[in-house]
Amino acid sequence: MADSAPRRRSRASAGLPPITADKIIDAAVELTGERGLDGWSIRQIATRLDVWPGVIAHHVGDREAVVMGVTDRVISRIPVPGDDVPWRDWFRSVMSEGRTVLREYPGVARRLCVVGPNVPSALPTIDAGIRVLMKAGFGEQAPEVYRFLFNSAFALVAVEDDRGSFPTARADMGRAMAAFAEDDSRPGLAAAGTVARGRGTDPRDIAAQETEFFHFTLERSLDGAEAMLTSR
Amino acid sequence: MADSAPRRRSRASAGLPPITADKIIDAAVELTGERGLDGWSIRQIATRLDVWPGVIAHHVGDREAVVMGVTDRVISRIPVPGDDVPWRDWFRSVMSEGRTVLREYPGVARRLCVVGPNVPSALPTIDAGIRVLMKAGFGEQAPEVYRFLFNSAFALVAVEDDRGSFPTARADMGRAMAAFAEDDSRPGLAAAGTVARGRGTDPRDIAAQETEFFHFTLERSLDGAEAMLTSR
DNA sequence: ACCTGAACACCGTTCAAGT
DNA sequence: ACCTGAACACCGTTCAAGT
Repeated sequence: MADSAPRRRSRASAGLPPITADKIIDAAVELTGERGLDGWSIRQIATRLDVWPGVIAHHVGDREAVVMGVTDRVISRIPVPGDDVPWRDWFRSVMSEGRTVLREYPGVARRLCVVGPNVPSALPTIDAGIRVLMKAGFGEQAPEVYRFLFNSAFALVAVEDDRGSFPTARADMGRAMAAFAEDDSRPGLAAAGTVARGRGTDPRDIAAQETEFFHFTLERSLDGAEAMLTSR
Repeated sequence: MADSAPRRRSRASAGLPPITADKIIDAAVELTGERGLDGWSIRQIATRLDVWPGVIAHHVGDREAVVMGVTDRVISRIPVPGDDVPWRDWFRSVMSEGRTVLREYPGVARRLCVVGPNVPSALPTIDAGIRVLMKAGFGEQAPEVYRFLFNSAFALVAVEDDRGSFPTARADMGRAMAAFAEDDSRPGLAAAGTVARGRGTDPRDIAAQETEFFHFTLERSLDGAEAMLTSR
């Protein structure tokens, strides 16, 4: 098995460089890209680095610490737009690009939503986003509005990630809804069924539908925030 | 240990009634209320029912099947408002009451967001919600708007649940933000810090802040949907 | 049909002992 | 300081054997 224990007698005696916390996180980020944040074990990281499982605890800490290291590294890859653009464009940009990065590392979006500003690499984005909202006239509500917009977008990415780990879920949902198209006794479900029926079901179609719904969510959330400005 | 194997020789020979799928889901729902959907094991359910672990697979299926059974039961406890109320009130009601139920069973909100209409007991709510939106004038966009509102509310509950299983996360976040209140070089974080500083940090305060943010999110999402009506 | 009892292939974490 | 190697207390799932 590829996930079994290493064979070598000693790293030092074999002339190998010592393992570092950084190299452990590197391997964990790689595995997260392949299988998602819940798709690997401490033992698999150890096998990939050709060391015994206890070594990970020694250099990084428990599984939680490794996960936080991965999260911080992935978040740092999300580009922060310049703060000279209109606020709606700023959020559209950071969230679309953020989604692209996060979807490459399934499970990280969820973590980001949960721990938020506890991830050091998220701080520059939070600072810039709140500044942009203050400049747009949200005043002291800027932090709350930031959190709302941020959560709307990335909690949805977290759901998309989760759905990806139920291989059948996406297709099942579409098929289940489409079956209601002729249900006259339940007009709400019938309407949803009619919409579902008109849509493709192969993976490319589903990916396009997900992207479209993400942007729909984004625009509705921005509209919801904007209503705070116009109703003053 | 309370989670160890049963001792009795045979249920039948001891005059005990046979285990049913329903009783297994009962026990799983109970454990979910105590520890959350990720807080119990198949073996713990077996111990609580005083049977061997293989019995769960025999009557219900694998862990996934048990989780879906729990999800369906919990969702069925969310009351569906009458469809004679204005659409905003309808959603306010179902989402506030839904949150109350879901927070009693941590982890179920996440499942609901992921599998959606695949949970049979969610269908009456979906039907009624889309009908309410059609009556309000959303036309063929009603299913998409329903999904948006639904996701906004319950994906946030899922994040609240997750945060609950990081005992330190909530307090850490507040403290981390408050520390930025004097950071003149980062005015965005400073603004968030000032807000955080003015807030209580004991569990009751934090729960109240979470409820407040939930309602903020709800109203902003409803505003975002309403903008589709007024801009026609 | 229902359940027992064990086996299998995994987990994360800990820690004494070696180098 | 760093790593080995093993042990511990768990998992979910499977399945032959009993009743």
